[in-house]
Amino acid sequence: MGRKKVEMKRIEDKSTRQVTFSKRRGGLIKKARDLSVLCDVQVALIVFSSRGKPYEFSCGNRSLSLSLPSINLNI
Amino acid sequence: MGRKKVEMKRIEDKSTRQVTFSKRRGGLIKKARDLSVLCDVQVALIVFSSRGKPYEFSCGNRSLSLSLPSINLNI
DNA sequence: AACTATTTATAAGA
DNA sequence: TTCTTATAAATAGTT
Repeated sequence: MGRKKVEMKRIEDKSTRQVTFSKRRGGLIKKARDLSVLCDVQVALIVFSSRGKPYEFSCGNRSLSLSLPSINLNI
Repeated sequence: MGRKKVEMKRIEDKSTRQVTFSKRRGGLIKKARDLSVLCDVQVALIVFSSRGKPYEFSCGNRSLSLSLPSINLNI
């Protein structure tokens, strides 16, 4: 969805990749929340940056715990 | 995105909610994969059905483990 | 960070 | 329930 159709492969240009990461990460989180609200279901989403750190998180309304090598989340 | 703008609240009609759940779940998973591929990052996504069962899962390309009350995934 | 031309997702309908 | 289509929403490239 944009000026051009984008090929589904790694974006090589670092700057472009960073901008796209930021835009799409936000869009993905919004959609996860929308699904959770509209359909009354629980959604867990974690996006890691290229350095492997947990970057974002989103969920629904039930209790859930996630364990990862470097983090531990209780929501 | 559709014939009408949708309000961001629980869809009360069960049938409509089920159809929306199915459509949006697929769309969300596609977008998670797109983000993972385009930006070369890891994404973990779990959608639970209204009965609390883990319904879908998607990830990137690094090792990750998720522990939940009823399931244990290693990818 | 904002804009806007386009692509993509999807709400209704068939 | 699977396919179609009008329209809302996301976003790629631009400013």
